[in-house]
Amino acid sequence: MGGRSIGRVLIDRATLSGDVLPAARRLLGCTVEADTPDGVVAVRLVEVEAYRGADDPASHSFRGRTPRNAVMFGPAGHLYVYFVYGMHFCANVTCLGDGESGAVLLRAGEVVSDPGIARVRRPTARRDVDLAKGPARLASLLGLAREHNGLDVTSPASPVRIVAGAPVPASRVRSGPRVGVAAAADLPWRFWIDGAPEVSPYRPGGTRRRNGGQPAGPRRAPSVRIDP
DNA sequence: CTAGTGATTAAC
DNA sequence: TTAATCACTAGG
Repeated sequence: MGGRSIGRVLIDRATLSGDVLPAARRLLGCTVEADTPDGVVAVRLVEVEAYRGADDPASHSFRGRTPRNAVMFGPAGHLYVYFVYGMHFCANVTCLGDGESGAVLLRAGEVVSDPGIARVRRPTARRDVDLAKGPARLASLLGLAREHNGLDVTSPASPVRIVAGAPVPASRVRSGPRVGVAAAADLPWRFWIDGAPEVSPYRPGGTRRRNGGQPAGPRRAPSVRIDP
């Protein structure tokens, strides 16, 4: 048998077809593997955010289907890649499906493939910890862009795949408000592995000229432990 | 802290 | 048609 795939099981669609919160929780510790022009790059996810169209004003699909968010309305387990701020791409994995839209934003990870290849792909990263720290850096490292929108990450034939990792124990997971999100800033739908150095620092949602001179909110994330 | 960049969207 | 927004990063 193919020796290089021993022990390598891709995440299955059913796991992602349930609600976005357990899906996000399950994606922590899984590995995104991408075929790039420089070789295979693999990143173990340490930070993700859940978005759910139906009742989540911060979701791109909250106001219904558009050409941009169409894949969020399709089956779970596909990439939703969008262009933002005129220069960056961010990548999500779709959830739910069957008429319901949802996705998990891949926010940060640790490189578990050849570091040399990763450094070539992200020459501005000063430390290894910066290689996939932040959603646009992660997408850039993995080479994810417009043409990857809609790819099935559960298929071994796909150029971008997600390898199932051992579930991260609840005692190692924290949650808190999503980064850079003004709407629904109270929802603790961001999940990260406690102590991972690649996790983004907290920035209060709505910092971006949304509060007309109002006093700023708390400067630290009200993060909480996940109980088993 | 700020500049940079362009797609998307709602308002007109 | 126009203008504001935007699930961000790099460099001071």
